[in-house]
Amino acid sequence: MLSERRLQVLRAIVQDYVGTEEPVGSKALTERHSLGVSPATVRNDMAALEDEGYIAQPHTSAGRIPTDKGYRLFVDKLAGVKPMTAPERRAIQNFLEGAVDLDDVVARTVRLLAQLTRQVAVVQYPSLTRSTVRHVELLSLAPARVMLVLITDTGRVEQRVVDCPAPFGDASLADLRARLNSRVANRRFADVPSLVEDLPEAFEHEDRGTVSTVLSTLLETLVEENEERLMIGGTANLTRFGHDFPLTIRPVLEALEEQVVLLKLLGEAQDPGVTVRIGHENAHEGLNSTSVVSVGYGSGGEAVAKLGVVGPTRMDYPGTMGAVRAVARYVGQILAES
Amino acid sequence: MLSERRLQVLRAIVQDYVGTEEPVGSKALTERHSLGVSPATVRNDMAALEDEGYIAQPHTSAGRIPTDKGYRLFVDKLAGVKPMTAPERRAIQNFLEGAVDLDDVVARTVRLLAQLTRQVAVVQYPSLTRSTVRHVELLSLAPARVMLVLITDTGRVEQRVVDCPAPFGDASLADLRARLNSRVANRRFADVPSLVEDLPEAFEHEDRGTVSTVLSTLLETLVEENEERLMIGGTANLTRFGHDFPLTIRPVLEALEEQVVLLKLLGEAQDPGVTVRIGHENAHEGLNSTSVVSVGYGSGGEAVAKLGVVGPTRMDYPGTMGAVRAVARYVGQILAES
DNA sequence: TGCTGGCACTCGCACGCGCAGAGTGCCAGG
DNA sequence: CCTGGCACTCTGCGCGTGCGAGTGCCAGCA
Repeated sequence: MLSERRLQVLRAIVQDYVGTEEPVGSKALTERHSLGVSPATVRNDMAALEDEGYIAQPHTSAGRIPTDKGYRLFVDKLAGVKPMTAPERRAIQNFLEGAVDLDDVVARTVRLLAQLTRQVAVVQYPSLTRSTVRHVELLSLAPARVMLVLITDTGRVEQRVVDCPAPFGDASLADLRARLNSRVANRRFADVPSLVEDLPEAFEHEDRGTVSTVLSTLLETLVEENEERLMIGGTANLTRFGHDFPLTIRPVLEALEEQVVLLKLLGEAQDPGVTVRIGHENAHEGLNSTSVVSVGYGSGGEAVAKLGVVGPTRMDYPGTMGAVRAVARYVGQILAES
Repeated sequence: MLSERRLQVLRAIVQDYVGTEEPVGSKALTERHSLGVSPATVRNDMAALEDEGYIAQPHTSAGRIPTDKGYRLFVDKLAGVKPMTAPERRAIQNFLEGAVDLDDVVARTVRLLAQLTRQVAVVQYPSLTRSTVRHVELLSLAPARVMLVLITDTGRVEQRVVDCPAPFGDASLADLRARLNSRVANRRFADVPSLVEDLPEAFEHEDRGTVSTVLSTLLETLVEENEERLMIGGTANLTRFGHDFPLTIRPVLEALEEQVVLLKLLGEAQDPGVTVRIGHENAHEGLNSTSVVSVGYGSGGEAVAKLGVVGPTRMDYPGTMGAVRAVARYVGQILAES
């Protein structure tokens, strides 16, 4: 177990390194933080911290920088979440309230997060999984071609074209539309399959094939679209990394293009609060020198999607966590209102 | 006017510089291209080309590199468009055919373009302007709340919630839906306003306000959504630039985040064929050291949107133009089929 | 036992130097 | 109008040096 002072030293190292981007030495530490002890003592503490793996030196006889493990301890024990100031909160709210539709909400959220944190922002579209169906619409495009439109309570719209095995009359279509909606409107996605199971039986024999086809397309849409979409922004902030970074930025950009990777990244965070994954804690190799700060957000009490930022492990964790948390909260409010 | 040989020299310089990324000297030129003259002669030609502003030297006594003006001449007069090979064409077609909906088509197109050209790809969603209406759907969400869903022939779906001035019965709604569709289905957007102008008159007095509101929302949607959306990808390819480029990549990433800038960029290209904007020809300052290769694509004979790539001025123009043209062609086909 | 000051040591980094190589411009001759 | 030759000009690179920041260790002190 580390003594109280050593934890203080670690905290000071993290703070200074985040501020200056340079390895921090014992002398500079005692000057900038009133630890009440001499550099020599700090050196001993540093040696101990290094033995434990919390800090490391890039080269012999250079200052120390925190390791992933050091940041982890810092985040878990030494730092809180820095709340947004009142003006910041107001600005967030104002900016988000201007949104006209779901796409716009997500787009604005991304820009906001990127600006607040000066890092790369990632926002997942509200998931269908926990949503409810607001309405299902069926349109006849051709005698044997139907368009299925699904509208969710989060304002998302999905459409699919269905090729029917047999021509399908307008009357049957209206009938199906009515029956379908009376059963699934305001129901959760998860409940839909069992609710429509016996629907084909209500129809004439010749229409049953089509009804089944439409239904299975609907179910597919419900499931398939859990391949969530997401939006990213603020990639220009990557250039604020060190100057070393053509090597660093490359794999990050590549990772950001892989939606699957990002979704997994966000998905891993299961905590109710803000989750932080530091450096090598990220499974994806290209993100080994970045940290991901993410949190769930939702229109009601429940989280329906995640959002977060990706930045260098050397980031302002308290500030970033505060910004992420605040944005998530207000996005949730906006979604609930609409 | 430049002699034939001087044009050859310019072409050789562009080709070599694109290949090696290094300033090219007179000796290397004569070795790699059989121009049939000595280095000394080439030097004279180079001096002339430099006087005319087609090439420049980064420092005294270094090789020459093409200027924007040089690339312009190269693109206009010296190089054709390199067609894709048959296997490449097949690969493009196969890859695009897997798409399930419009979003997917656009997403795949972006990835394809980025991979083929190894540059940043930008694809505009099919525009509403030149599209036709496939169907307008009206859904009653509440007595005085209607959802308007617009489906276009390019597969795009837009929805808006309309707050009505007065409650609106289901019968009236069905009536409006039927009348609306019989008038505007398969009509071009531009024609819609005049086609629905007198529609309120067909309704009872108490419903006219609502009908007008719905109609004006519809017209708004048609216009508003000309703020096109677009998708970009392949930003990781930016790291293939020189090593100099933390300075270069930054403004480019910033520009790419500004959808407005990109839309203007694509919009400027009016030619029926492939358009190339080189370096300073781009109005946006951050893109002064990049070239944009773009082309229109469409589901029918007409272009409904643009796509293109953004890369360093030092790019393989013939190859890039070929890839862009081919992709546009096949995307058009896919859109026409669906 | 733990803190402190002192001291020798280790590196990384910036600087200055010189050299080689590539490329140029110019000139005189074919 | 082309060619070979020649003197000149840069850039980039490798090398040695000195400086400074920072460390580890040790002996002394509370």
